Formats: sequence, C-alpha cells, structure tokens
Amino acid sequence: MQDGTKIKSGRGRPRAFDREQALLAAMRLFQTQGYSGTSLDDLANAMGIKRSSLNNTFGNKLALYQHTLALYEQRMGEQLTQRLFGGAELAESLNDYFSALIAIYCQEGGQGCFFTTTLPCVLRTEQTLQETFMANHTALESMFLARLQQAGHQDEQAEISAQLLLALQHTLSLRARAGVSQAALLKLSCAAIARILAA
Amino acid sequence: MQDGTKIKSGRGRPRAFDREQALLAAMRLFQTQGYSGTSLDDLANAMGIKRSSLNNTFGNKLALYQHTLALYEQRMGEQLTQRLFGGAELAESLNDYFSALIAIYCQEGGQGCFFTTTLPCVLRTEQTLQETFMANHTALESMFLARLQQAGHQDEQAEISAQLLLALQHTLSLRARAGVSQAALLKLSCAAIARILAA
DNA sequence: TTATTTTTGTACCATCTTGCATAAAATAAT
DNA sequence: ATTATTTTATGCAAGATGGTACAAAAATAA
Repeated sequence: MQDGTKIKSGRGRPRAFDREQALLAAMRLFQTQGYSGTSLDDLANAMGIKRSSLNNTFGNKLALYQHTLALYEQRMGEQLTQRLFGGAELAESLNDYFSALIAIYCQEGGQGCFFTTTLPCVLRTEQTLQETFMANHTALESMFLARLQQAGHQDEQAEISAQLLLALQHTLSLRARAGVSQAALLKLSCAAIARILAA
Repeated sequence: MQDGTKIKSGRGRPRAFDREQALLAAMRLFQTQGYSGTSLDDLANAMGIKRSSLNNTFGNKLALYQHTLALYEQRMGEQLTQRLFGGAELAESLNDYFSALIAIYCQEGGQGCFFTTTLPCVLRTEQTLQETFMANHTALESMFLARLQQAGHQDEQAEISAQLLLALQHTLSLRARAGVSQAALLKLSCAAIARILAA
C-alpha cells in the first residue's frame, strides 16, 4: 500500500525518525557489507528503528536498497555536477571534479563508489538492478560528453574521451576500495586527465 | 586437518569427482550470484557433490571461494599472458590481449571479471580477501609495466600507461557486467589503446 | 585377511533470515 | 469524546544457512 516516497502524512501517528537519516545509515551499511551480506536486522539496528518501521516505510529489502541507491546518486550529483560545469577551463573542471570524487571515495577507509562496488555482484540475481546500474552508467557518460562538447570537442573524439573519463572513475572506485591511498589516486587522476585531453 | 591443496592421496577411498571440474562449477556460481548470495547447498548442487565432500575437500565457504579465485587467476594468466608478450609490436600485443579479455568477459551473458565483480562488496567483511584483491591488482599492473618497458617505454610515463591499461581492464569488466555488447567493448578497447600509446 | 585411511551419505543442530500478524501508541478529523 | 489513520513494538512461523557428527563404503597397506 505504501509508495515509500510519500512525505506528508496527513494524520495518524507521526514518524519518530528522520527518513533521510535512516536511509543514509542503511546506505553506509550496504556499502560496507554489500546487498546480500546485510540482513534486515543489521539494517534496522544501524538505522535505529524497528523492523516493522523499516518494512512499513521502505517496503522490502530490495526496495530499501533501491532507495539508498537513488539517494546516493542524487547526493553525488549535487556534490559533483557543479564542479564539472563550473570552471571555465576544461582541464580545471575535470581536476576539480575528480579531486572531489576521490575525496568521497576515500571516506570511511576507502569505500569507493556505492554503485560499482556493491551492484555488480547482484546484477544477475536482481534484474531491475541491472537497469538501475546501466542508467547511472549512461547518465555519467552523457554528463562527461556534455562537458566535453561544451568545451568544443567534436563527435567521435569527444565520445571516446567521455568513455575514458568514465573508465577513470571506475578504476578510481575499485582502487579506493582496494585500499589505495588518496594521494596515489590523485596522482593517477591528474596524469590520466592530462593524457585524455592530450589527444 | 585438510589443507585443501593436497593432490596425491596415498591410500584410502579415492575421490569420486574431479577436483578442478568441481571448482569450475563453484566459480561459475560465485560469479553469477556473488559470495554472500551463494549458499553451500547451491554450490554442492552445482558441483554435483554432497556437502560433506565439499567441506572435506575444500574446507569452509570462504576457503572454497579463495580456491575459485586462485583457479580463475591461474587460468586467466594462462590464456592471456602469452598474448601480451607474444607479438613484436606493442599495439598489436595490447589489442590481442584485450580482444581475448573481452571475449572472456562477455561469456555467459557478460559476466565480466570474477575479481572485480564479486570481490569489492565483501572486501570489508573478509579481510583476507582484501589482500587477495590487492595482490591481483598489483600483479596485473606489473605485467603491463613489464610489457611497456620491454617496448622501450620510460619510467614515469610507462607507469602511468600501465595504470591506464588496468583502468581499461576495469571499465571493460564493469561494462561487460552491465550488459554492454562485445562489439562496443572492442571499439572502446581499440580507441583507448590508441590514446594510451599516443602519449 | 586384517587394519588403516579417506571419502561419502545422511542427518542434525543452532542460528539467522524474511515476511507477516497482532496489538499498542500517537495524532488528525469529526 | 469518538473514530479513523498511521506508526511503533513485539512476537511468530516457515524456511534457509553454515557447520558438524557419525556410520557406512571403498580402497590401500601390512
């Protein structure tokens, strides 16, 4: 009966917890333990609510996971998109974007990207997640492409450059998750950007 | 009492199944469902053996997973290393290597790389796996570096190029897993190699 | 043959897991 | 105050899960 996206609750007992704070706690746990490795009891504990509230507010486990994915995507966009389209110089914009990205990936001991570190292993068992993953994938590539075109880059070359920038983002995520230091990632990022723009 | 790596069994009842075939079946299942998403019952069924034989031969679930990772790494090395160091021309070697890599990644509906698609989500809960992942990571980068140096590439630039080649491998794995077509991956691979060598 | 070693089949156990049911609590509308 | 509506608390149930125990089976060594 619940949509899980409702905000205003006309009447009835008011919710005793903050919806977004709870989702953030769930996100952190999913990001640390993966989807299959996290139980609803774990989640409810981390969120500071009871299982009944969890199911009532977010639906089942898969729906909760999708909500955390959506929240992550939204928050990342808020923190990063402006950096990419802010600066006048393309190289400067890219360095700004990836520096901020690396800082996020290295939080909490190097979690990497929520999508690329936790989604791939469950893509085959949960079909709807494949679409979620692919949608994010194409959105990121389109974003890079738009910024390159804004800088005057042409069709074919711009498309390849956009793909390489996403490749950089992928490898940064995996390396952060593997424990590579923030300094090493920054160095790699700078060198990669220079190479990609050198064409 | 078992090491799990023993080959010769002096006396006693001989094993009724092929150890490597069983490991391959386990690998396929782990690759499809992830580590946490696969139960020992699932594995025993796929391997065609009983739970008792599984535990007796490979130890517990984590040990079995590590055995499949080792087998994957070994087999990939056998199929790919020669391609990288075979050809005389660097660009040719790289295209040969990545073409074969993509063909493997796209098998069975696009599984991608066993390491990069199933390991990241469990790195935080199983510490020993972090070392396994990092070891593979550095081994691959060293392999690319060695091939570049063999072609006469110099220190700093060769190191960056090796990192970018590993980045290419990462993004190919994730894209294959996301469902990107083999043709699209090949196109990306060729363009990326050209860019990386253009420096 | 007899003893020893290893694998195999079956069963069991303690725990975890998910979803659901039911009642109590809190608030708005009537 | 009463009713309707929503959240919260508690518990239950059916099944899954990982690990282990034990006897039977199979093969070799003495």
